[in-house]
Amino acid sequence: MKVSISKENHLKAIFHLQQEHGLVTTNALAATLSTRPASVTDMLKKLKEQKLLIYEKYRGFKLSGEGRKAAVQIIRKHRLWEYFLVKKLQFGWDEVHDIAEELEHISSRKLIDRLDAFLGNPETDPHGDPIPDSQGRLQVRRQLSLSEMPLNKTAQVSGIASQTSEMLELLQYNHIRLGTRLEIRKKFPFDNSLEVKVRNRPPVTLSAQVAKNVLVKDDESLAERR
Amino acid sequence: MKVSISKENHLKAIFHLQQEHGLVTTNALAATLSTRPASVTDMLKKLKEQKLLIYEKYRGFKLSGEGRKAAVQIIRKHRLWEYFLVKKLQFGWDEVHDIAEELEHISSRKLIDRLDAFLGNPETDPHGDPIPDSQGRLQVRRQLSLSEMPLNKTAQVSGIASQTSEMLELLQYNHIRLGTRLEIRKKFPFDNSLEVKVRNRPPVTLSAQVAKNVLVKDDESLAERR
DNA sequence: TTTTAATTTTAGATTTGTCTAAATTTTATT
DNA sequence: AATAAAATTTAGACAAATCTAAAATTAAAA
Repeated sequence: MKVSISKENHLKAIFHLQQEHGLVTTNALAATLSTRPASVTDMLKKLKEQKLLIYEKYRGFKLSGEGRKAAVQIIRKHRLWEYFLVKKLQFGWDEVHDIAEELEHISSRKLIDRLDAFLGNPETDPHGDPIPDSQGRLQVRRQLSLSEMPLNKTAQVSGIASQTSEMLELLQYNHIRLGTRLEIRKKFPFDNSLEVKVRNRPPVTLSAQVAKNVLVKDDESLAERR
Repeated sequence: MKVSISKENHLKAIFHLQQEHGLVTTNALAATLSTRPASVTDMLKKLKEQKLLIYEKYRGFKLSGEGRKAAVQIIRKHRLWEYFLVKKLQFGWDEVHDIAEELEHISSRKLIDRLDAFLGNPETDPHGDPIPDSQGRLQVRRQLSLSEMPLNKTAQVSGIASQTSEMLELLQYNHIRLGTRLEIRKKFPFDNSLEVKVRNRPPVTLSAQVAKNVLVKDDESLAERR
């Protein structure tokens, strides 16, 4: 039996939700996939049949080893294509997600390994997310969200957790991108918004919602890397 | 209504058959798509509904202006991706067809125009077929098949009509590739096979079936081009 | 611990693309 | 021109992926 595009999308979404929340629910999955819980259930049964998922009805589910492997391969493809689009075709980092969403379903293994080599085996995609290697090994990144950062410490943007293009556009507008170094100047407990300062620019205010999705490495952990 | 991958494949196949034979039949289309005549009929009705096809049942069909435009765009994508695979990812010209068959269905217009620029707006793909430009203009090529060539004249391989990988492998084996200059030494009327000579190699015999599918430009028409 | 609420699953329908077998239309042959 | 053959289309079925509405199960609240 084949792994269709829809199945691949389900596997990938389950993987991401597992990373974020540990356990995944039918409803959450339906929400991220913009589909209905009933449809998710249907798909879960198919994935179980293919041994990509460990699933008992009403009790919950998680990826099997096989399923995880498949999901990581899709993520590898997605991130390599994003890198290609930004670095070779001059796309902005905020416009590549949807295209990569299509490209990630091209099946040739050889293609993706050649692409990887062509790009010089990059370690992270343009949003700062680590790219799994050809064996499926995936770096975990030690980073925290901007909202967890202490005051008056500089940090460097190393990733964006949620990648809606609306959100990426907002960041673009405020000159915040991957690698941008910034400092938290003020926190407003009322709405958890915060004021950040980027070098050579007037300070800007970010909502809690945005701050939660901007991932940074503080300068110590960066230093330690080299 | 959307143009699905299957519809795109039908449009493309109709276009190619139209080029080759002028008119297209339900059976021929079914054969090239490895599907059944009944399935083709079903699809023809859908394409007609979308005004991509001019079709009256039992009487025949051909692409509409819109349909032609759509088909050419798919061919543009296919050939640009083939070029990318060969020139940037070091694939052999005989192994890119199937991958391009998948890539040609990626929808982003911007992607393909950027890719075109990145590749330096190439004029032909690795098999020598012309690449339509971003306006959908498609060069027609003045070339004849090897079997139509006169004896003792040199010519240069400018295209391969049928691109099964079996056929491409055979050519590869005989050191015949795009741009190869060769000369017809003998024709055997018995089976229409012929013996050709490539520089610095012993002569080889090609079946009529192969010769028919190797397209060449004779050296005059090549000269005339510059 | 009942009762209520939320979550998840089933049952049955729909759409798209495909199939086989039978019917229809066109083309070729005698 | 009548009949046989070939090509094409219809009718009806099926698999995949989705949906809505209703039923089943689990979790939460009174």
